[in-house]
Amino acid sequence: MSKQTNTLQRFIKHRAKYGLKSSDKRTFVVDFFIKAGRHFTVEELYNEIKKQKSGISYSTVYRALKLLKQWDLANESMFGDSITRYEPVDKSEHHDHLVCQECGRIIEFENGKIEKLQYDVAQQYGFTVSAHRLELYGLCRKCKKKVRRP
Amino acid sequence: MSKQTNTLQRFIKHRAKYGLKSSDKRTFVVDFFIKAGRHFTVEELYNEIKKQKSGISYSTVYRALKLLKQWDLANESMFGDSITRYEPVDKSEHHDHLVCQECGRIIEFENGKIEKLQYDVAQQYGFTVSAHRLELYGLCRKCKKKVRRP
DNA sequence: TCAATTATGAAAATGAATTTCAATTTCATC
DNA sequence: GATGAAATTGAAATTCATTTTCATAATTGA
Repeated sequence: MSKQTNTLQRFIKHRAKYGLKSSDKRTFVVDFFIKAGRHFTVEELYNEIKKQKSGISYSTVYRALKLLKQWDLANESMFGDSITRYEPVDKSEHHDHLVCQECGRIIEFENGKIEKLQYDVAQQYGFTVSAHRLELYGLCRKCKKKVRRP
Repeated sequence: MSKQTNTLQRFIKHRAKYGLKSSDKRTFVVDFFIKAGRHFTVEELYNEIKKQKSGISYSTVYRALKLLKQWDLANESMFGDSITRYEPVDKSEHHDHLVCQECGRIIEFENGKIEKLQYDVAQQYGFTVSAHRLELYGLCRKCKKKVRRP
């Protein structure tokens, strides 16, 4: 079973648990988001979906993401532009981000050594870490080339 | 010369360079902020200042911070609650944050090993890093105790 | 089918950040 | 010290993303 399928099934389980109903529209949004498996702002997701299916409102997209977030099936992140981005959890079990300040591309990575050091630092300060955020901002390979030869 | 004094003098230099005028109110805000040497939201700074001096509006505080930011004399950060916080740069030449999710306390740290690893990761992806953000969220020592014995 | 409850869309409300604008203050020049 | 151009200020208005409201539609269990 793919991670996507698993996430989708967890969504369905949660929906049942809380006595929510199944609607075509919400199902489409959740499905699309999970299958896309990448970052979206609410607006981006809304626009992408609009291309494929008409009659789904911003509210519906917004509320679907909110549910996903509530149920830990989507993660929220903000990359300094005060717009919230969401990504399905199956894609984000643990990773940090490289953010290109030129084209907006987001690359995900994870690094065990960094994590270990983070844990060590927290301990030094008597801190118990339950989450972290690491983002590296700069230029991706492509944009670096562009900037060099304008 | 203390770091604070240096920052203040740089503010005055910038102010002259751009032909801005010196006002008691803005001076008070900038002075207070730099001397405090810690994180503030605009509202927090506004409230703190109100205690010491009346007749300074939110706008004035906001605009003072904006200038400081423009001139790289203050850094902006957002710790996941979608409220922007500012800190004087002299306090932030390079550090990351431990954020207590219980009491909101913010502890600063820096760790050269983590930085080096960040640089390595970026290189792997052909990325040139110009800035980064690392935040560890969790419970500080005090709050951990409280949570244990409620 | 009926009744109860959730889902939906459009519009309104919210909240932080930012801008507007008339009134005030600063400061270089007279 | 007076003048005037330019910056500063405060209060209110605006912006923009996010969130809620409410009337209507769709879903589901009995």
